[in-house]
Amino acid sequence: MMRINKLTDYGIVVMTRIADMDQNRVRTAREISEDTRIPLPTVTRLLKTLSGNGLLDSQRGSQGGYSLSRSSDDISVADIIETFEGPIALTECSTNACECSYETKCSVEEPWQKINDTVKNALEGISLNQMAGKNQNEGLLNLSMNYSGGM
Amino acid sequence: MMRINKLTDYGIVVMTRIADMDQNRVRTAREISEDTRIPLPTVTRLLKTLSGNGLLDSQRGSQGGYSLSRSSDDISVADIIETFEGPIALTECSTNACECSYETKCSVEEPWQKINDTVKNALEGISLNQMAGKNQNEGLLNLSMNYSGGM
DNA sequence: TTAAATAGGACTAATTTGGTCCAAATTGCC
DNA sequence: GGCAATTTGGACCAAATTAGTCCTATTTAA
Repeated sequence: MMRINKLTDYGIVVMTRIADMDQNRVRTAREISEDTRIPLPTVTRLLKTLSGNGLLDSQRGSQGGYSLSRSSDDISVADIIETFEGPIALTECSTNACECSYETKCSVEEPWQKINDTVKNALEGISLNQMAGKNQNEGLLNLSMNYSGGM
Repeated sequence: MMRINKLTDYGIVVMTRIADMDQNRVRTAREISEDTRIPLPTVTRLLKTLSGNGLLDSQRGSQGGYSLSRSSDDISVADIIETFEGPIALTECSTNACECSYETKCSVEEPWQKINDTVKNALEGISLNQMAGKNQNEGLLNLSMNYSGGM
């Protein structure tokens, strides 16, 4: 149903969770697993991917953990999706590597690129901060959540 | 990679092809298969789905075939996608049937619905006619998708 | 030195998707 | 009436993708 992958969805949940937490300490995979109820092995994999792609900073060893690599204002939903799924491309035609074999398919290539840009812009326009529900600024996403900051 | 399904992609190709053809006669699955080079069994399945969902009219029997059920101006890319993939919903949270099991997941539910609406609007704003390349050019896909609340 | 973390990658199970095929129903035409 | 050309509906299997788990190595603080 034109869904993003489940792991991507989890990834957004995890990032949102980290953004909501106290920024002055790192968080371990275990903590995040317990918070989100996502199984630990899965969470560790998510975190590895996120840090490998530069969205999270990691610190190894005892007292180590993960933290946002930059402000939650500067991380978009598109950033997270692309971390898990690669460049946003609804069809192969949307990518540079389009190898249309059907004449008629090629005729729809340009519209697809426009469509794709539109979707991409939409996703780039939403920051992690907005997802997390802090600073519900500029009436962008009017979240009526009873989120008590630290939890 | 957040792709629409291949069959959906084909479906758009097929619809585009039908829109491009002479509207005064119906087209058989065989013709469309030959035009698009998509294998006949697959094309028949696509056409069945499209007519079953009301995007194509069908006529059985000898001299039968398929034709657009309404003007190509009145058929959107979203219509076609939804025919194959159901309601546009990037995550389960975007649907009514959201059964979030994770507390934190629920916190991102509303943003997701906004995101989803944005994507949906983008796809609804593009008609089959535009895809088909008739009346091409001129501000064709001029979607200003500044996601800034309201909607 | 040890315990607590992340890093990297291999592996399997589960699910979804793509593609094909068959039998039935409908329709036009001779 | 019978035949040929179509769509209709559904079942089926193979292929591809995704989800989830596990093992081992590396790093680091105390």
